[in-house]
Order: sequence, then structure tokens, then C-alpha cells
Amino acid sequence: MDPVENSPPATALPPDQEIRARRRLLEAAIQIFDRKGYAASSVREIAEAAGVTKPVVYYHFGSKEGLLVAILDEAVRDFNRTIDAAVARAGSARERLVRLCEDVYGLFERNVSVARVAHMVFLGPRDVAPLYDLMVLERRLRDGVVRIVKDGQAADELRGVDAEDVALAAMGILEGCQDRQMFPELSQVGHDGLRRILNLLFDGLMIDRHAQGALTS
Amino acid sequence: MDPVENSPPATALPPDQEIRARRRLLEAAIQIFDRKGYAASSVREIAEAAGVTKPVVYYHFGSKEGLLVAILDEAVRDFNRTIDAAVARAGSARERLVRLCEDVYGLFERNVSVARVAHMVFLGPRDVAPLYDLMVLERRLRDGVVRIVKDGQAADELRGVDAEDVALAAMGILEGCQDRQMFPELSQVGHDGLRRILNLLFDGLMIDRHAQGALTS
DNA sequence: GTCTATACATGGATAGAC
DNA sequence: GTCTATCCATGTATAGAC
Repeated sequence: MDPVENSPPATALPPDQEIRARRRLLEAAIQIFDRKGYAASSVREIAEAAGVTKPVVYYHFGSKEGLLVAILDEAVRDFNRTIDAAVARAGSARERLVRLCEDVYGLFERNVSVARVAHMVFLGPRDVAPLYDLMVLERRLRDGVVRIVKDGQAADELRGVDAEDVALAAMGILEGCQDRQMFPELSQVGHDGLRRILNLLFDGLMIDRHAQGALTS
Repeated sequence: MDPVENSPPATALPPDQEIRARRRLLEAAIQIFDRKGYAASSVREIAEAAGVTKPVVYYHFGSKEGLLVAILDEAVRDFNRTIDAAVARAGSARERLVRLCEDVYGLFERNVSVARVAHMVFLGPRDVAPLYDLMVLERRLRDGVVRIVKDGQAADELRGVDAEDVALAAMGILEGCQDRQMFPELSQVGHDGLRRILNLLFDGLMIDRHAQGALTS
């Protein structure tokens, strides 16, 4: 596969229409891939929804797959930026971790369709060479969480358990909440719900008779 | 869509070949749907893999979609059985909850391909009438967890937090572990890892200075 | 019940004009 | 850069023989 992300030749033409066609195609493709699935979506339909014709798609993206890759490239960039900013933040490990999850949750909230498309690709065909390597997302998020947890352990704030385990617990909870964003027919937890559930992880479920007054207040 | 799950007419013919063709088609379809995705899989390919021809598929299942529905019907049945059995078990809430998760984890472990296919359908096209209602799975699992949590709260074993929140936390952790089953390229947690991570939820992450000796031992 | 052969539709991609 | 027109592969489904 040739480079796909390079923009069309930077001509001196009116960038007004030129950019808009590419942009509108991306937006239309996100909605249609989301609704019908990648394989079941036709280039024709996407072009029509964007108000252009099929060859325009091939001019800008080279192929249907190139269109998908362009969408995911942008999503991965946003995701990485969110993680990096959240990890760099100051504060207690607990607060940093909660806010990292909230930020990722918010990012998904603002891009539900892209999230669903990415999720589909993640699960997608495994014999054709992977359409896109989305493992980097999981890795980046996990590394960020592990980093914060280790900070918290070094500061005697968090128990000295396996930081990878903690990462899996937090990411699982986050994913569970994100799943519900992706399915409107499920009850939504929202930012408050996410915070509440993460607090369960920090504080535990058991009745601790030594600290019962504080915990059940 | 007409009823799809009714078996082929119960003739008095040698059930040997008749059953085998149906069974082999199901197994082949699971593998191919898994590898290539539902939309990208062709009936021709499935029939060939099962050692029969296309019309045989239409005889047994009516359509490509009927084949998918038959697969999912079976999966839902197994899933429900697993939940019901685990919820009915005796013991402490903590132990019952962990074993419920382990049982579901084990079920997925033994049916990774079906799990991936179901997951794909879950995320699948949302404009065509839903291929299959998999929300019942989420609901059933959540109800089971909530039931166990409320038992634990009534027995003064678990803190009196919102049982739905606890369910979302536990299910998120379980899902995170299951995700890793579905992607061999990710590090696997296994039954032990799942137990460890669930223990984090029960015991919390914070250093509790009142019980520090017991928790960090 | 299972096969061969085929009708019929759709979709990805390109050629060539403007 | 964008259009019209078209090529060609693939896929679902069925008709009809055995």
C-alpha cells in the first residue's frame, strides 16, 4: 500500500472547494461506515452523500481503504494528544487517573461515530493484512495509566500491586462506559457515572470495619 | 423476515448426513465470518469449506443471514445457561461474583470465534433492522451481577453503594479481559489474571493506613 | 437433499473529456 | 479537480435435473 495520508498536491488553486471536497468526503464516510459497516458501504453512496462523484474519491484517497485509513489517522492523532496531555498533568495519582479517563471518555463522546468505526476495524477481517494497526491505541493508553499508577505508588498513595493489573482494571471500567456511549439504547453513565465507578475501584467494595465510618458516610 | 431457526423438516431420512451437513456449515460459517467479517464472507466460500454447495446452504438456513442467526441463537443459549447456573450458586457474594466472571471468561475462551462474530454483529449496521438483538446478553449478565451484589449487601459483606455501578465496574473488568482473549497479539491475562484484577476492585487501590498491615502483606 | 448452471444486481475501479 | 460512461469481478439467490 502506497502512502495514503499525503494530501493532494499543494497546488495554488482556490483551496476553498478543494479542501471542502476532501473534508466533506471524510465526514460523509464516517457517518456511512458507521451506519452500514465498512464492507457494506459503497463508494458511490459516500460520494453522493458528500455531493461529489466517485472518481473524486479515488483522486483524493486512492481507494476505499485509503478513505478509511485517513479517518483513522486523524482519530489516532487526537487520541494520542489526549493521552499525552493527561499524563503530563499535575496532581495526585488518583485525580490524574480519573481525569485521564474522563478526557478519553469525553473524546469518545465527541466522536462516537469514529469510535464505532475504529472499533469495527479493530474487530475486522484478520486474514487480509490488517487494515490498520489500532493496537497502538491500547498500548499508549496502558502505558499512560501505568505511568500514573507508578507515580502514585512511589508517593505512597497507592498500594504496591502490579501496575499492569491496575491499568487493566481502570481501562476495563473506562471501556465499559464507552461501550454504552456507542449504544444509545443502553443507559448512559456520563462523566459523573464514570467518576463514581472509578471511585469504587479506588475505595474497594468490601465493608472495612476499621474505616467503616469514613467509607459508608 | 420469516422464522429462521426452525430446523429443516423433520423427515425420517438418514439423519446422519443431514445433520452433519448442517453442523459442518455452522462450524465453517463461524470460522469464515470470524476471519473475513460477515459482509465480506461469501456463501460460496462457506459452502465449499463445509464440503457442500451453495444451494445446500439455502436449503438449511434460507439465507446468509439465517446462517448467522442460527450461530447466534446457539451462542445466546449457552451464555444464558452459564449466567443462570453461576447466579444460583451458593457462597459469599465475593466468591460468587468472581466465579461468575470466571465462568463467562471460560465460555468465551472456548468459543473465541463465536465471540468475535457476536461482537461484530453487536457493532454491526444500525440502519438495516438489527440483525440480532444482543442487548439481552448485556441485560442478563448485569441482572445476574446486581442480584449477587444485593445479596452481598444484605449480608453486610459489601458496602452499600449503587449495585448498578458495581455491576458496571465488574462487567467492565471482565470485558477488558475478554477483549484480550479475542486478540491473540495482546498479552493474555488468563483466569488467574482475571481473579487478580477483580480482587483489586474488591480491596481497592488506596493505601488504607488503618488496615495497612493486612492489605499490603 | 444435493448438484450444475445461470439469472440478476451491485460495487470497486479506470479512461478520457473538460 | 471534477465529470460521464464503462469495464469487470464478485456475490446472492434460484431453476431444474438427479
